[in-house]
Amino acid sequence: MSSTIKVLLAEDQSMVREALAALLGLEDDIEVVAQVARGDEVLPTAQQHDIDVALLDIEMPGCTGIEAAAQLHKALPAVKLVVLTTFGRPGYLRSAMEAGADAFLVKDAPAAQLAEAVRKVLAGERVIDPTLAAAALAEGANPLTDREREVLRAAADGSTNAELAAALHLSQGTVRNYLSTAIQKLAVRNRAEAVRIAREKGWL
Amino acid sequence: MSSTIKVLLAEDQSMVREALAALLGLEDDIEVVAQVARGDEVLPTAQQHDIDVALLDIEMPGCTGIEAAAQLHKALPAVKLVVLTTFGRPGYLRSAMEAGADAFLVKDAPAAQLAEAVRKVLAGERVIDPTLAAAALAEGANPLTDREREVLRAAADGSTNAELAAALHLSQGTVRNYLSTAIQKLAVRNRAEAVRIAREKGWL
DNA sequence: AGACCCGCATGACAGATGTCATGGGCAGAG
DNA sequence: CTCTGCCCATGACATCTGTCATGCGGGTCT
Repeated sequence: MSSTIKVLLAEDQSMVREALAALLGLEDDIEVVAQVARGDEVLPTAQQHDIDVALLDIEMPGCTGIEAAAQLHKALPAVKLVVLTTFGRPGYLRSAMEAGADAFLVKDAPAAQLAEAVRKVLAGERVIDPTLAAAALAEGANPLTDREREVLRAAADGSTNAELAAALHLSQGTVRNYLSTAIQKLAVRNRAEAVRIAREKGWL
Repeated sequence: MSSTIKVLLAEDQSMVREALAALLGLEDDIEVVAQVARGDEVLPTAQQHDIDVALLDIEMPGCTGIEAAAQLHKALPAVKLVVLTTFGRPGYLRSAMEAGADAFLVKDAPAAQLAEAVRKVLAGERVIDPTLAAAALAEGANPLTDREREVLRAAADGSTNAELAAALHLSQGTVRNYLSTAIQKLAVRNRAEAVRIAREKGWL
């Protein structure tokens, strides 16, 4: 708490990452002491930098920002976690909170909220968009089982049942059964819609 | 060329937009004189600001940065156009060039290239990632006809043939024929894959 | 132990989807 | 003017997909 707040910034797109660093650099009390472009570099980098706050994008190669948040929360519980994302998907918010995040920001919020969120989490506050929180609560938890999610995720690229069966070591009939139950749970008509809806909700 | 380069910045996500503005603000010779969050605000805003360069994100509500580029190119041909995008899709590059863009940057390029590109286009140079340019040339032009693209785009959300036929005022058989030819042109097995491939190439 | 949910499977059926042959109308290129 | 390509349509066919009934084994909760 002495002089400046030390921040680790994780975001895969260099231009965005460095731009966010420039933005935070304008604040006198905040200093970006490390930057990474991959989810799986977050924990190792955090361990050798003595940081106060980690700013994590969700969509990253290696592992997602949410998984990185969970790792940090376990290994370095003192570090505050701010999750940043392009998509305001309620399921993401829920997962982020379960992973121990202290703040959840969407990238189309005003830039001023970023520095503000960093200061607030360090003061022990939680920062969550109330509209998104309401949406997350309203739609309930992910209704899909692990297998259903797995099959749906594999089906997302347009694979045929036979390919899915081979890839997942299941019978074709089983693949169709899982997809069928997923389709019913999501109240849609076919796998393509199921994929779309599951994505929108952050359940995929 | 006098004192500073005047830039219009178009990008829908506030946080990213303001961060990019902060980044450009660090350069002594560049000044962001206007910011917009929608494609259809680009031209009107540009007309009342006397700008040198427009920095356009592709994915925006209202209209795409490529459409905005085409409008600017026609109405204010002196303004240099830098197109910025998350996705390095060859088809995007091709469309951007056809719309009169002077530079094409992907967001995972180093941040330093942004200011550099702004200066270069003003000096009359073109800035294009050579790898991407090669890819764009290698894969040729979009093989899909207008109708095929239209049907494929409409099918992307998981709509059924009947819904597509109704929405596009076509018969179901015609919808299936278009999808079938699109599927063959893209050398894939079903509409879902066709959608994915067309998206990846920037042909959708 | 019994009830219950999940994972996995099969078989049968209806409906959706992809392919193919075919043909008419219309525009632009040679 | 003919040729070609695109747009639109139909009908028939094979295959893929989604639904449903049913069953088995394993785990968990009471």
